Amino acid sequence: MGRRKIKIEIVKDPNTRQVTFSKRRTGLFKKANELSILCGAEVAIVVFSPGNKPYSFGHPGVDVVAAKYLQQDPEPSDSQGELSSDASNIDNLNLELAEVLAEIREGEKQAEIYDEILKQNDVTTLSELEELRDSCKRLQDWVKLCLSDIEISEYMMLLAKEPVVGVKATKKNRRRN
Amino acid sequence: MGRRKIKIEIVKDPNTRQVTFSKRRTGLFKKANELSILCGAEVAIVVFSPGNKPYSFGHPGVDVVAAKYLQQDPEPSDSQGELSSDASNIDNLNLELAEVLAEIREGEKQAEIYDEILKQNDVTTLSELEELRDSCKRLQDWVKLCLSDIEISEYMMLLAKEPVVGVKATKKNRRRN
DNA sequence: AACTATTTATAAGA
DNA sequence: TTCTTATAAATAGTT
Repeated sequence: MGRRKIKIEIVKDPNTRQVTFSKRRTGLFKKANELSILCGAEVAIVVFSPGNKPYSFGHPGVDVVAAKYLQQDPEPSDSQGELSSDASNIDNLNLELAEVLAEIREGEKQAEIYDEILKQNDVTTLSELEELRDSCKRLQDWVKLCLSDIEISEYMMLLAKEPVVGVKATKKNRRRN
Repeated sequence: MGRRKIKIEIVKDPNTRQVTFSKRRTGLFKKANELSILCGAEVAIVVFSPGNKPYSFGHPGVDVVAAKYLQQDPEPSDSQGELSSDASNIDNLNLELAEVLAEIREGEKQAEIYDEILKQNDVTTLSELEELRDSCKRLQDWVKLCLSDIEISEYMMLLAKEPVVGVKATKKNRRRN
């Protein structure tokens, strides 16, 4: 998809590789977002860049989907790749991971209980509220996607410090003032 | 990318939706595979179909990447958030609603900020974004209305204590006491 | 499951 | 680095 066709193999030049990674990660997340909306599917993606920086996308949330996944048959069918190298350390890691995710799943159960309680209080507004929450989430997902090339972390810090006012320090040098 | 352009919204016809899911899931995994090869990146994807079937892709493996992800700082940079889901009484109910409200306000902030940025650059998508911002505002208003009969003062106090920005603060310490 | 007409992603280039 | 553009790739509707 570009000026030339490329072979799918490691991009040798580190600089080009980084650029390729950024572009394609953005594309991947965008596709994931579309899939989740179009089909109402739950999606979670975790990526580590060449420089080993973590990026993630998830709807309704990475850990939610991950927990649900591990919750099922621990022997899923069509997983790709999976190099089984030195497993001793990895095994421990996975054990720990499973425990954490189990906890998360507990949280989900409680959420269901909570929903039950809410239902007894006010049936009318519940669905609307859920709808609203979902809409808001979608909006946020979308905005985040749009902002993905703006160094989200920096941006969040900005927000945390300055209530909306300190916007200017983003990527496009908004000259003007 | 097809005979016609489609809006990114839930595909109503279940049959079509399933077809779309299959095609796009395949595409997504293909992209993920290329990313991992081209850039030597580690990637993990988990997807649940409309029919709730799990699919996964991972290089070098879903659980390997997931474990590595969870191992890091439990506050990763650009993860798409999730709402707290820890509640069993009215107090927690109020907390949860406060968070929803806060998230909405957050989303609105982000929309405005992005709007600012967009106005200086891309006119094409501007109307789209304004549409989103408006809907977000409407959502916010609506929530306020709905909440008015549920002890608004409590929210205000809660919101006043929590600077709105630290919305997801509660997510991490769920359970475990 | 194939087939295209089109839209979308993106590799190079500026 | 950010923006543009020629081209490859994905896919929506069809058969």
